[in-house]
Amino acid sequence: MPELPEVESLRRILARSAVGRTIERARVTERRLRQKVARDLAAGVEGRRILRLGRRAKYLIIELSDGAAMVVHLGMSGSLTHRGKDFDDAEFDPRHDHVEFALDDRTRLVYNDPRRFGLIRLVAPGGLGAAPELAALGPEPLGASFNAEYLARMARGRRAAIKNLIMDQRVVAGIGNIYASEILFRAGVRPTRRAAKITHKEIERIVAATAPILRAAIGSRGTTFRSYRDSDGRPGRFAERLMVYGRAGKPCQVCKSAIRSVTVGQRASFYCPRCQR
DNA sequence: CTTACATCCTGATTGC
DNA sequence: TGCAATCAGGATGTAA
Repeated sequence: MPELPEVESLRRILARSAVGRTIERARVTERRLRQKVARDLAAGVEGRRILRLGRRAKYLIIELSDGAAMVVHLGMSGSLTHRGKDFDDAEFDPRHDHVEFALDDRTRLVYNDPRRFGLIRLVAPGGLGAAPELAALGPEPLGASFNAEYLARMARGRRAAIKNLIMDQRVVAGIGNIYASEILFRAGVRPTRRAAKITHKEIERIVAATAPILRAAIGSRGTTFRSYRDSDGRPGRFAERLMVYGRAGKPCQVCKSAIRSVTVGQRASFYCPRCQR
């Protein structure tokens, strides 16, 4: 579910409410996530203050006062919600609320993940640089190093579809299934085209389309397609602005042609047959 | 190295 | 309406 814009929205919201707070108590009620939650996670974070929140690709990074950090990934269905002082214990969902951090202002951060594809890992002080989750990630799509020359180099010789290429976290980090479709629509490139056959002009358009879409989505606090909620429990508003994703059969907002859906690399993909070549 | 595919898991939606 | 099949915003390991 959550791609870069959703995680960045989460980071910004929590930066206002959770940074500076001390984790008084933590509890893990379900350790079986994609990667098993360490037994000593709770003990390792209790008493530490949340110093800073960072993001790399789709990972939220919670830096703690002793130099350690938590690396959090929401998988497909995860969420990290900040629950207020008035939060009632009865609202705790024992099925999917897996990890809870009680903060010193009597609020709590709760990690909920029905499908359990996410992960939370405590990284020892100074260990972020060597974190395996982050090691192979490509450049941030909002950064200067994600440019046409770079993407052209990555596309060279690749038989994979261009959509798969831009969803490959080693190529560019943070783009998932929704935004890949949206970026390619804006760039006028069909998702099924082989990466190596994309012209340089088209590569330039793909790169140029990326930041505006991601920034707009962040501005809307992300996309709620089915179930995503931000840390305040509110749906993201970008769903209203999707041009192709999830709109199979509906008219293109630019040319009125019916949006098509195809499977590319086992993922649903959407495009306009007229606007995208 | 690249690509194709199954797999982890539960819930919502679709189709009969 | 009920129930089973299908699909879901992600990432990884394995095999070819």
